[in-house]
This record gives sequence, structure tokens and C-alpha cells, in this order.
Amino acid sequence: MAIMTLRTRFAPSPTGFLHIGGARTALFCCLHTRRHQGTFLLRIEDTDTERSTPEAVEVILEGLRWLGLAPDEAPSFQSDHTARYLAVVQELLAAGHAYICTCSRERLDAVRERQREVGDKPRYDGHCRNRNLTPGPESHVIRFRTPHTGEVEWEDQIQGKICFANSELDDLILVRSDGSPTYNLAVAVDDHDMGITLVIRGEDHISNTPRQIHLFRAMGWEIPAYAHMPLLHGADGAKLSKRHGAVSVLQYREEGFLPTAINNYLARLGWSHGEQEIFTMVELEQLFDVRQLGRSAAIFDRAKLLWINGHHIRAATPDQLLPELAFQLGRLGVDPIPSVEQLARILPEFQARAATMVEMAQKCRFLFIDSVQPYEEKAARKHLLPSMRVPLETLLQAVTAVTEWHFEGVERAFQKVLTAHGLNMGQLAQPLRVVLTGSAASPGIIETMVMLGREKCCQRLQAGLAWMDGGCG
RNA sequence: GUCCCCAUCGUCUAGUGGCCUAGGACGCCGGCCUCUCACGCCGGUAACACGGGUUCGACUCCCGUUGGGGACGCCA
Repeated sequence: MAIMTLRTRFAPSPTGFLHIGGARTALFCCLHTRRHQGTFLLRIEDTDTERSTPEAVEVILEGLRWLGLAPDEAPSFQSDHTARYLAVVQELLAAGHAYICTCSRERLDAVRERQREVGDKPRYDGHCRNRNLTPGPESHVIRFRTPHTGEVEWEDQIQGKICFANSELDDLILVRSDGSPTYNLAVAVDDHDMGITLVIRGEDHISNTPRQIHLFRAMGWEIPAYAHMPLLHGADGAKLSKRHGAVSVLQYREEGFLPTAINNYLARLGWSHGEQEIFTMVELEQLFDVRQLGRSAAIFDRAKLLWINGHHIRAATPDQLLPELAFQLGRLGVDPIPSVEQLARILPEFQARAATMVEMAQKCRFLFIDSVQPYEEKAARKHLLPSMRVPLETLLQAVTAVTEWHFEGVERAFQKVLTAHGLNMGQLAQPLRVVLTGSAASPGIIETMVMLGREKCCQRLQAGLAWMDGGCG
């Protein structure tokens, strides 16, 4: 069968960072395309020369790379296509589908204000539509001649049938008075030129679709299919945007989230597959289909993201986590950053204990610093009782005498102290933990000692005894 | 205001006329495990917005109301 191969695009405007909502759009687009063996493209929509910056392009690219959503071909920049857009407009002008408009912004504002007062939808009133103006020295824009009657309808792959009466639409501007092309023109031309067969984007673009379809019709082009996905909302239920609580996806990396976890979480917003909650990227690429999306907006829930992130941390192999842990330790000021061998040895002990890589770094930091004093006050008060002084001193001796520094060897020494003083595990483990780690929580006490090494164990035991002698109870 | 869209536990969702005294997940609460903290396991909490229809039977279909969101730029 001659099924047209799927071509999609993610089309961000480089006016800022890539936020979590944009990342979700890119993810859905990418997953759907991979599932159907299509081609996923990236188009930078920089027709707004005022606000677009090369820095933003770089940040968006980096965000996509980090998430593993790299496009299949080199990105396309709308700013490279200006001549093409303008040529299309000339065709439109020649065919009578566009016209010159000399209305001033002041007039437009006044018209809109009047319409609002009457309770109408603000839109261009068609003042220049039939004036047959020709380009002159006077400042002018070029507008599209939108049909007055009839309607535009399309079968949206997510929303179902959507229909707009043409009478609801106005004559949009195609070319600004400075001669630059506008968004709707550029999108329509590029979607056609790039051979896009399915436009996947946020539902905030629904109202642009009829305009773009009209442009396609006027040019006699084949109209692509559309899939408008529900938006991501913030905790207050409003659209997530840069000025509304959204932060860069790269900040999630800083906060210790794994890209697989972010993707997993985002995919479950609006989409599900039975009762499965945890998905790998490979699974998503096999299962995700935009046509299975729900139609209602979802609210971003950090608590669930944390849970999923913890799950992916546990599921990861240590070497996958190594670079992230090193990165986070560096941010905590650990210097020098431990070797990968060192980190690989201790990392498994912390996988089940951290929801983020930041948390993991915080929890294993004690291993790599010189002193854990001052102790966490509450922990010290509760566990470093005077009665523990002697047992800890015995332990110091036992530790010094350990011949082979491995789990069994250390455990033997520890048990000996327990027996000698008639203590149970917890009675000795907790004070020791405080002395060794500075806090009342850590991996198993023997594991902790083994990880720390004999030298540091002895040093900290000595420091602990000194602290107790100092009477700082 | 006008147009478009949406509506199941606090949140993400399953549900496509009877299998629903509405299932799962996160969170929260309780318990187990236990040297601490986690992980894990067990149990609990909590929802079909409202009103009309259609039907032998509605969470599921239709209409209305209410509520929410989006769009109304020489931004994208």
C-alpha cells in the first residue's frame, strides 16, 4: 500500500528556554513519529526578529538533546526562508487572495475597542479589503483575503471534528509594514515545503488552524492532518508558560531528575497504557500514539514526578548514574570529585534512598568530606549519650584491629563489641552512625563502615570521642 | 464579551449501555519488614459537577446549566 510516510515537526520559537510544556509537545511528536517509523523534524520559528535569540536556540537544542528527542534531520530556520514566504505572498496577491492594507495601528485599536464594547469578537473590519490599493510609499501591510462565507472543518486526530465558520475569521496580516512575514504565513509555507503530513501541536493553536488551512487552499496545496494536544497546566489550573511557573527543562537536570523519568511522567499526562505506570523510552516509542490521547488538560504534579524519578534511579545501572552523581557532588562543593571506581562502588547503596540525584549526592556526601562535625543536633542529643562513650572506644580498638576490611571482617569486629558490652544492634549502630555520618540516617551501618574505609572510620570515631569528652551534650 | 475545547478520587488516569456496591497509580493515613533512613509488602482514605431527557438499564448517548481552559496582535 502506498501509505504516505509520516513527517512531523516540533516548531518552537526561540524566545526563551524550552519549558516542560514545550518538552511534552516535542516528546509526543517524537514518540508518535518513531512509533510509525516517520521522520521527526525540528523547525525554529524565529520570524519575530525582535525577540528571537541564538542563545535561546542553543538552549532549546540542548534541552531536546538531553531528553533524547533529537530530530532526524538538521533543524530548519524560518529566518532562512524569508524570500520564499515573500514569493508566496506575491502569488497570493496576483491571484487576488491577498491585498494591501494601509490601516494605521491607531485605527485598528479603535476598531477593536469599539467591537469589544459592543460585545463582538475583536477583529479586522476589512476596511481596505476592496480598495484595490497598490504598493506605494505609504506604510502598509499585506493581508489575506479570508472567505466571508462557508466554513473550515477538519478531523483532528485528537480533538475529533472541529469546525469554524469563516464569518468568525478576519483578514490576517501576512506581511508586516517592515516587509517581514508573519507566523501563520511562515507556518503554512514551511509545513508545505517540508512535506509535513501531520501537525502535532498544543491546542492553543486550534484557532490558527483555519487560517492556515485557508492559506493551503489558496495555494492549491495538500492540507496536512492535525493533532492538537491538550495543554499542560500549572497547579492553579492555568496554562503553563514561561511567565507562569514554568521553568527550563534543563533546570530539572540541575534538580537531579533523569530524562527517562521526565519523559515517562510527561507521557502519562493525557495518555495511558492499561495500568502500566513505568515505561522505558523504547516502550514508549513502541506504544505511544497521539490518537489515544485524552482531550482534557492535565495538571503538573511534582510529587508523582518524584516517585517516577526514584523508580528510574532504582532501575538504572550504576554506570548510567555515575556522571549525574559526579555532577551533583561537584555542585555540593565536594572537591576533588571522587573517581568513577569509587562512585561505582558506593552508588548502589544509595539508589533506593534517593528520589533525585541531588538527594543522592546529599546523602553520600559524608563519604567524601573531611569532617562530619558539627553533628545534626537532634541526632547527637538523642544518640551520643555518655553511656556510649566506652563502647565506642572499644569499637575504635576493634576497628583498628580488623585485618581484612570487607563486610564480614567489619561485621565480626562490630559483633564483638556488641557482645562485650551486652548491647543490641540498634544501641550501638545509631551512636556510631551519628559519629560516622553526622546524621541519624544512612545505609546499613556495616555497609557504611566498609564504604568509609578504616582510616576515616577511625578518625571519626576519635573525633566523636573527643566531642563527647568535650561535654557538648 | 465572541468563538473553540474540556469535565471520574486532591493529582494522573481506567471505563466506550449491563462485567461498576466505579479499577489502578501518586499523595496522605495505618501496619509489616528493620540497626537508622529508604526500598519493598499489606491495608485504609477519597471521585462519576448539576438538571433534564433517551433506554428495561446510564460514568458511559442527547440537550441544557454550571465550572474550567484556550483563542481573539504588524507574538509565536
